[in-house]
Amino acid sequence: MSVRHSLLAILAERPAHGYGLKSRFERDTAGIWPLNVGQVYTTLARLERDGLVVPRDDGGGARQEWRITKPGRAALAAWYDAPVAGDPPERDELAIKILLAVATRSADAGRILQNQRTATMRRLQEYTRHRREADPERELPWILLLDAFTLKAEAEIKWLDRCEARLGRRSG
Amino acid sequence: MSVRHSLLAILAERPAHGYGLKSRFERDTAGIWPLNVGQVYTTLARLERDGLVVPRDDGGGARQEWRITKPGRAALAAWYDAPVAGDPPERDELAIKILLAVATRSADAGRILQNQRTATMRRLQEYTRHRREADPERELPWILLLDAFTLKAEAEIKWLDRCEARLGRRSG
DNA sequence: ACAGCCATGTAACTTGTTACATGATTTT
DNA sequence: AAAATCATGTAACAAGTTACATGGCTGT
Repeated sequence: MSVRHSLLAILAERPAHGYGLKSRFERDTAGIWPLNVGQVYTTLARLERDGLVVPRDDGGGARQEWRITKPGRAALAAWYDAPVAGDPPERDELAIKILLAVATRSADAGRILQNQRTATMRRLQEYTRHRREADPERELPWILLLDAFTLKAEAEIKWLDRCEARLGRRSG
Repeated sequence: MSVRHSLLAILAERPAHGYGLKSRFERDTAGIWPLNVGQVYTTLARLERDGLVVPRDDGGGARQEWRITKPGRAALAAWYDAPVAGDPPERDELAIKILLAVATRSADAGRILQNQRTATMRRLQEYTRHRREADPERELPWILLLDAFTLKAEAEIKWLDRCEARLGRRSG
């Protein structure tokens, strides 16, 4: 539900038209998550259906401006207030993969762990390189994202190591 | 796409019927991700449509058994082979929330960071408690999941701290 | 008898996503 | 004049999810 609420957040600052929402979202998230324009329009239609935004017809011009409504602001506030994730934690594809490989013996868990570690360490290096090249003054969003990705990747590698230890202990 | 591939993984071990797939998935993932039975049947229909599984009619009985096909095994192998995530990293709702709060000034970022930290630390304590109560011999999947959740939560808290530092430095 | 689990399936729906058609405006 | 970007929208679909209808089988 990130896209919905992201559009609301941008519209909370000031009214905008569809394409502007796309560019604004991408700018604010340092361009890391490209947002298909088509999706902006479908999402806006759904937000309008739910009464969270309204179009402002400017004499039938092609550019349609959208405003957030009171219920829209309430929905946005609720989103900001509610902590992310929790109970049950969202599905973790990597965990599912490993657990099923072990449980069903339909793949070699050790090999999956190794592949994943290689890929994740490579990503980690890229993040480090990007951070070196980033300007802390003007690219704060980008740096915050790199922080997030790096910490996640590090946690993932720790988990892969721990899996190997626990699984090895079992079979060895 | 975790559900699709999970069903394939289970069917790769031996044929099964819909309800059995549900129970098996939940058992193998320590019951943490409840799987609605209805979803198993809709997913099986889609897998059949794509030629990855075939039903085995046992003389018209109610219990329908499903087998994995050659292409099904290939799809499963491809899933196991491909490392998870990467490029671009999947959307991170927490990161989006913080970044948009900062960029659009539609919410107090400091408050969000604090809320989130409180919630995540609470979860962390629960994980620790669960791990104390878990039996390493018989509950390996559960323990691996707790490891994953714990490491993720710790990474999240580190990120929240780092955000506060970087944002504070800017405005202070 | 009846509660609870085993079992199958359909309908309706959500969010996210892409591909396509169409044209205006701006920059080179 | 051509290319790039701005701009709007529709159609179709994927994957996930829930609610509902239906019934058999098992243990108390």
